[in-house]
Amino acid sequence: MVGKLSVPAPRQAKAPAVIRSTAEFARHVGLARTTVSRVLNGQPGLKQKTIDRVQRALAETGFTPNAHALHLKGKRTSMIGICMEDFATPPAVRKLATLQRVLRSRGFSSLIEVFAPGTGREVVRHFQSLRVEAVVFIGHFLPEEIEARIAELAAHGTPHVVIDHYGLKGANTVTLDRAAGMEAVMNHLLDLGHRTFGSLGITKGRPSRIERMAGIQAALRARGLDPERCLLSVDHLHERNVDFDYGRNLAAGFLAQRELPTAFLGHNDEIAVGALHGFQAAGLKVARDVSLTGFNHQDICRMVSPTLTTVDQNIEETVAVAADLLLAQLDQPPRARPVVRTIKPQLVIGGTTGAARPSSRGSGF
Amino acid sequence: MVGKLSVPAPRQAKAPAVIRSTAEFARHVGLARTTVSRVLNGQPGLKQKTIDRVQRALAETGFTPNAHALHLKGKRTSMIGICMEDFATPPAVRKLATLQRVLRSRGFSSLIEVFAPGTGREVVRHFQSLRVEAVVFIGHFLPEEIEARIAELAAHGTPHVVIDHYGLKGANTVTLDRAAGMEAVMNHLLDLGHRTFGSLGITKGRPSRIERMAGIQAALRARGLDPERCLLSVDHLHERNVDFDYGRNLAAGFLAQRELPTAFLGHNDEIAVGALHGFQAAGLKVARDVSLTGFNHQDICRMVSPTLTTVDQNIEETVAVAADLLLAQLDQPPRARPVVRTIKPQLVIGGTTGAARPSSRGSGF
DNA sequence: CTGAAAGCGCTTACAG
DNA sequence: CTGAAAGCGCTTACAG
Repeated sequence: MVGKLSVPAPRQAKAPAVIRSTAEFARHVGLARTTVSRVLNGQPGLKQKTIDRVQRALAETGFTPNAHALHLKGKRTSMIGICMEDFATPPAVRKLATLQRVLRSRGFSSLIEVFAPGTGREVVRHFQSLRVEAVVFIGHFLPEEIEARIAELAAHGTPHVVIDHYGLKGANTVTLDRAAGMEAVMNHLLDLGHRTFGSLGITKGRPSRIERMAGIQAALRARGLDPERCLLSVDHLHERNVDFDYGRNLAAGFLAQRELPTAFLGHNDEIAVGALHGFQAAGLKVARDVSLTGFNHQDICRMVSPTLTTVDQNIEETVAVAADLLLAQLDQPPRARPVVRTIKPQLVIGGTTGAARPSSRGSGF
Repeated sequence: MVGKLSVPAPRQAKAPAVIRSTAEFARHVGLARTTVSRVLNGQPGLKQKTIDRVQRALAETGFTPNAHALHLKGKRTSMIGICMEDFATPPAVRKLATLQRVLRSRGFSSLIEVFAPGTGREVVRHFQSLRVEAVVFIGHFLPEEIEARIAELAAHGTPHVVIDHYGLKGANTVTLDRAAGMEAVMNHLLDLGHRTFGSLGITKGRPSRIERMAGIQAALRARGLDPERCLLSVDHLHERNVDFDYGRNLAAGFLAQRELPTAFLGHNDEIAVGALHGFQAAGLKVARDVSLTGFNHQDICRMVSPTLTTVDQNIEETVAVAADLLLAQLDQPPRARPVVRTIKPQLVIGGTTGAARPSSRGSGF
């Protein structure tokens, strides 16, 4: 599968010996190490001519002072460790991208590792050995494992913030108010006349299930409806493999039931899109026959037809708040108790939600 | 948009003073710095009892030797700098994820920066100051800028590899053979009887346009067909904003023309999916009325219906080859001329390609 | 096993 | 402006 091509060689501009230390560099410019150091650090009391001479040599040689030596001398490392649950979840990647950009703009560089079950200890120790200034966790993790790591970080005075995973003991957290998100979805559907709802994967083992259910139930109860009767699920009947396939299977599972809800709540956009295909393949027209919602507002939402009604995470704000929370800790004494901030999501109405009409199969409600 | 919640405080296990150096740690264990160092580095000639004592204290205190001091003493940094074109392109993110995993498995950590136009110099100098062992570039860049950076890296003896961007002077490159990819697409369509093709965004300013066109033309010529007559384009008529919208606009643009090709070649999956919607919105049935192909084999390809015929990048192999190429340079003298390796893509046939039938609008060919 | 010493690359007083 | 020195945290001979 691998071939070789030939490409013109680079111009070999008789490279001078590589300069690796201020000592060598000072010798190269013909100045004292001390003088060079003063120029490098912008200290006063130097002749402009000397400064220019050093700057020119700096540009010519491309010499960069060894950051590790600088850190040993007490300069901050300006490195932030970032622990990702994975790179496969588009919203997580968007958070990473945004965070990296924000950190860079404030002069920090990003060390990125995947915090997989069982590897957490190693990852965090590695960050500690590099004396990162803080650690960010993005995603959902094994609670015991991440809590242990956060305790270790705290013991060393290393600030942290967790993005997404809500409810961790001792963790500074920035999290989306998913209950509010589901409540907004439910109110939208209830306003459209829907009274029976199908869960698409909002089930045990899924992250943030509890918050989501709380939002769903709150919306129902506010209208005097009984969650037990209004919310149906066939989640247990299907294998939870690839989200898209899972969603399609869930749709098929509901269609095989006696009673079909008029609205369906996807745990995320992929599952909802899978269900959309499942319903459409069975000849149903969304939103005429059934309504359907996703969660996360990913790009795919507008790439399907009709476009998917979903919930936007406000990622920019989430990351901005997380970065502020993190950087505020840097020069502060450690806080007594963790800070938890919640971000309000935003309902994005697409074409998959419409007025409820009595199910053709007779929902019985 | 931001609220505060209260969360139980962490157990404050009367933390001992944080240990930050082997000196402090040695004092804490009651051994000599030298002895501790020997245990840390697994040197022989120590009593098991002493080793155990140190290990236990290590676990208890969570002390990690300062990596920067180790590097100063000559230990390799085991850091690799990764320059991303962006985080918005799913295939690029998959490459990053795969690369990070491969590097980690070989003991390297990943420093990630976005290599945006104008910032390249700063990014690479930052990597140099951290004495990264190598630099990887993922994506397409301004040729002059990246070539200048690669020259700087070479001058310092820092290995590099570029993933994707083909044709850079002096660059070690791993690139997908996009010509072969387009040739495979074309042969598939030609076998189905198609003779007129519409370009969906394979146009000036798009990366790898030349390679793609070479593959398209080679396939046509091999069948005695004239690329000038067979390949149509309305790319210039539409604004190239969001790929999905661009694709939909291109479809509309073709539908407004007198002659409609029977097959359409998307520059990437997003554009193809946009065109799919454009055609479907106009009442055409894909692949009965027109055939359509994408490029990259992203997740969306199976989330549309019919599923999209596309080209898989073989990302696992791409990254494996790139990592091998990179790490092979680490302990070697610098190569005289750059290495270029090409990866063969793979056609993935979906439901958007089918037998050609004479266009209902009369293609005239 | 201990202790004193040198040195990695840097900065920062300090005395010339 | 120069030069010698101390010290950041570590490892590695070297002599006890």
